[in-house]
Order: sequence, then structure tokens, then C-alpha cells
Amino acid sequence: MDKKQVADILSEIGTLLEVKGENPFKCRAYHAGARIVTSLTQDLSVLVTSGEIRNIKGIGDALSEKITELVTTGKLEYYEKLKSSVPPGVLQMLSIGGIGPAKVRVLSTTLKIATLDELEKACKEGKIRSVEGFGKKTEENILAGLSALKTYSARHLISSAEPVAKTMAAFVAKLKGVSRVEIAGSLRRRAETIGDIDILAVAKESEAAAVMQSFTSHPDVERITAHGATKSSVILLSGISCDLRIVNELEFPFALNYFTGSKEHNVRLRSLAREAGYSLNEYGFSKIESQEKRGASKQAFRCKDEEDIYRMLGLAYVPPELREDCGEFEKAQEKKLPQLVTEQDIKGTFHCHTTHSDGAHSLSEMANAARTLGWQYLGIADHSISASYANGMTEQRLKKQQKEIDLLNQNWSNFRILKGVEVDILADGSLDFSDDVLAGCDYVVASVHSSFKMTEQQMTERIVQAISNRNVTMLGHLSGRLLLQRESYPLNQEQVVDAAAKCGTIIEINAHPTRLELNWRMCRYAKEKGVRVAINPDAHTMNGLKDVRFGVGIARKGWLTRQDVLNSMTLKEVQQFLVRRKKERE
DNA sequence: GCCGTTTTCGGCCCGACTGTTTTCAGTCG
Repeated sequence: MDKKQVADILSEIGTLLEVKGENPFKCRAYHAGARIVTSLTQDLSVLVTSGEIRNIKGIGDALSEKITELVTTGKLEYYEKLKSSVPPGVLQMLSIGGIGPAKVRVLSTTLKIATLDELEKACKEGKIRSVEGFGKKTEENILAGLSALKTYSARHLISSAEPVAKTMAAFVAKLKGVSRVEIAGSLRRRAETIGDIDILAVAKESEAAAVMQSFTSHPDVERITAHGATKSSVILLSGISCDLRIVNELEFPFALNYFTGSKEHNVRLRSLAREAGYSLNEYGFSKIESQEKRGASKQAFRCKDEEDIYRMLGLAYVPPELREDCGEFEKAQEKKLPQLVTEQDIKGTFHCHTTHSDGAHSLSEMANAARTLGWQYLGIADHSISASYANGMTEQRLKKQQKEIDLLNQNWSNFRILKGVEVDILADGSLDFSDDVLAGCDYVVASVHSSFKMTEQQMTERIVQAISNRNVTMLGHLSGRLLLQRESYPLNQEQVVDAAAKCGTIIEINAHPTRLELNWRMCRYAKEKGVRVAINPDAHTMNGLKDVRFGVGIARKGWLTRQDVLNSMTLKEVQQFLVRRKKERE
């Protein structure tokens, strides 16, 4: 059992104990244990075998025993017992916004509600409001939450779907007779959330049946929903559905294009083909008058890759991220698609947390990870004092951190840690650190972390007020909320971008996949207004640094080029830029 | 359940907000 699996179980134990009304500090100890296990840099099984696990801060006798049992036997009796005492539906209720462990406990004990369906029924019958501590409003909120849950539960964050997809694709690639495998669909388009995983493979016809058989009997498959000669669908243990389609070599480019989508892009592409006298489907081009059916031999002409398909229609190759029918066809016709920012263009980042606030890794660990990624700089922006839940720093602690950064920076000639901070934008638009302290930073990220339920106008004014502060360099993530299940806070994005243009503020694309606040439309508006963008992972861990790639995907949807993105500047350029910007505003 | 220059018990992060009830518990970040 690996770290992630162990951490997931510890965390679930914490949640189960919460629902059962256990001592909150005991619950927290399990959740903390899960975080600690996740952020371990050493091999968990080695720590267990040597007994070192017990010496890690936050892991005491009880947790080390449970971790040991999990790692050595793959099971935990305590967990199994605990889990069987709480119906699964009761845990699901926790995903409804505004419903926490205490409310769930009351509902399951007084009204004996054990499933989401029963909960919905009880709400509709007005039974919830009769329970002490509950009222009409709570009932309405639960119903709204249930409806949001239904909308979003069918979709998965790219961060959780991608590793699953890669595992399955790698498995298929190794099967006999398979010569080529690609992940298609919204995953290839790097959408923030995906509905299902689409895997496309080229296989010998004689081996296709065996490939399908192996695919549907993979150990991660929970249920088979379709099993055919060219297409099979399964539901994986992770709850994500996964399709495998097999085509031949000649069909592959067409199938890849078709299954990558988006639907809107495909419709437009097919209509362009039609104008040219061809019908386009997942198997190839065919002459309209003949209306040939499927079959490689019926292809009007061959295309060796997707580029050929676009070329046939007089278009430049459109990268998957841009396939939304949002202007890419016009640009592709004029051969004026922008040179988009790529992962390789990233020279560093600006919004990372460390153990100085709520990060999981130390300054030097983060810096080393950034160096391994080949970056020239790493911007550290730990939380300020108001973010007390995130161990926000006092002004004194920030100064101490800056001294530590100075010391570390002596180690390198071709790499720099930049001194930033993430200050809170308070409800009145003021910042929670003094101007003196902020002026001492290389740059300042300002973010909203509280009072989310303002009106759109109030929230917009609050943020505009904050970015007018001459010390603010960058506007941090524009929502502290999860992408799934929750609404972003109300905001007039155009007004904020307009204000940023006036103040010279950089807009952060928060690349952490659960906090995708700036959608690509806003990216695009920022570009129109000449507002510079920074792609930031909001990374709390070394692994999180890699999340910058999600931001790259979103940036590409916003048609951003290297020139628009702060992270693509070299260290020297960034330093000059930050100094120049400070002078301009003083 | 974990921790300890306040060390074997007592404290563990906290402020804002909401919905409830009318002073507070629960939720969230």
C-alpha cells in the first residue's frame, strides 16, 4: 500500500470520527497524519520497517501502529469496523456545502437518514425544518447543494483523472498487437474538468478482441458498461468511466481528431469539410456524392497525422487546447494562430508556500525541486497574519523568512528565490501588512480569503481598492473555493481586469486544479487589455510545483503567448521588470 | 490522538459568517 492510499484511509478515519462525534482533536490528529504521510519524502515502507515512522512529528503510537498495519498487511481492522458503522450515504452528505459532520450526525440519528435520496425526500417533505437547530433556510440550502452535487459529480478534476488515464493508456500500450496509444477527449484539450477518459489505440485486427478482453479485465475496472470489437467502456474503481477505441493506422489521425473534440470544434470542422465537398468523420474524408461508408479503402485521401487534416481544409494546425470554436478557425485560416506558451517556456513561478505558513515542504526543499524542473527562480509567497487557519506569518516571521532566503541564495549563481508574500485583502479592501513591510518584498501577491458572501459590487470594489495599493504586484487567485461543488465568489471580472490594467497589476492564473479561478475567457480579456498574466501553481508541495502545467493549458486557451506570461521571463528580465514596476508606482 | 524549556495533563488556530435562536453552534477557509 502506497503513501497516497495510506493517507486517504487516515483522512477517512478522521472524517468518520467527526461524523461519530469524536473528540475534534483526535479527528484532527488523523487528518494531520494523512497530510504528514502525503508529504513524506522517504519511502514509507522503509520508515515502517525501520520503525522510524514513530519518530516523525505528528505520528504517535496509535497512528504509527495503524500505518504499520496498513503498509504490512494492506488492511486495517480498526478502519474496517469504523467504516461499517457509518452508512456510505452519510459520508456523501458531507460534500453538500454548508453541511458538516455535526449536522450530518443529527440528521442520521434523529431522522435516520442514510442516503442522499432520503435526504432529498426529507427536505421536500419539510421534515428537516422540524429538527432542532435546523430551519427552512437550511432545508433550501441542502436542496441547492444536492442539485449542485448532481451536476458536478459526473465530472472529475483533470488532476485526478490524468494519472488514472495515464495508467490505463500505458497498460493498453503494452498489449500485444497494439502499435499506438493516445489519450484523447477533454483530457487532451486540457480542460479543467473531464467527463470521462477516452483512450484511442491502433491495433492489429487479429489482436483487437484480445486487447479489448485485457482492457475490460484490468484490475482497476469495477464494472463493464460496453464490450465490443472496436469500442469498450468501463467504470474504474476511481469512479471515472473510461472508453477504449481501436482503429487502424489509416483511421488513427481522424479518430484522434474526432475524439479530441470539442463537439463545437468538430461541428465547425465538418462543416468546413462539407464546403470543400467532403464528408469528415472519425474514419476519414469521403467524397460527398459517393457518401461512402466506413472503411480505410474508402478514404478519399490519406492523412498521416492531424496536421494533414487541417492542411487539407486550408487551416494551420490547431493545438487541442484551442479547439473550442472560439475564433481558432479564423486564425487558422489566416495562418495567424499565436505561438502559445508551453510548459518549456516556464522559467519560474511566483506563488508557492512553504512550512513557514501552510506548505508541506521547507524553503530549501521547494527550491531544490524548482531547480530540478530547470527553473531559474522560485517566488515564495507564504500567507500573512490574517490567514491564521493557514499558519499565516506575522511581519516579524516574514522578515525572518527573508533572512533565510538571503542565506539560501548564496548557494547558487544561476538560481534565485524571490521574496514575496501573499497578503490578505481584508473586507474593506485594505491589506493586513504595513506598506513598509510590503515595500521590502521583491513582489506582493494580494488575495481574498474571507467574507466571500459579499455582493458582486462590494467584492469588486474591495479588490479594486486593494490593487490600487502601490505595493501590490499581483492579484492572487480570485476564489478560494473549490472548482467542483462550489460557486466562485461574485465578481465583475471585466471591472477587475480594467482596474488591473490601470494599476499595472499582474493577474494570476491559479493553476492549482482545484482552484481554477481565472477561466480562459478572463485570460483572454486580460490579454486584450494588455494586462500581464502569471501562471502560478499556488504550490504547497514539491509535487505541486508541477501543477503549473494546468495553468499552461488554461493560458493556451486564453491565447497567451510567451510574451504575455511573466513566468516566461528569464531571471534577469523578471528582476528588472519588478524593479521597474516598483519605481513606476512610487 | 499528539505534544512537551508551561513535559505525563491540559491544550490543541481562529475570525467571519450563517442560520438559528435571542446567545450560540456549526461551517468555512
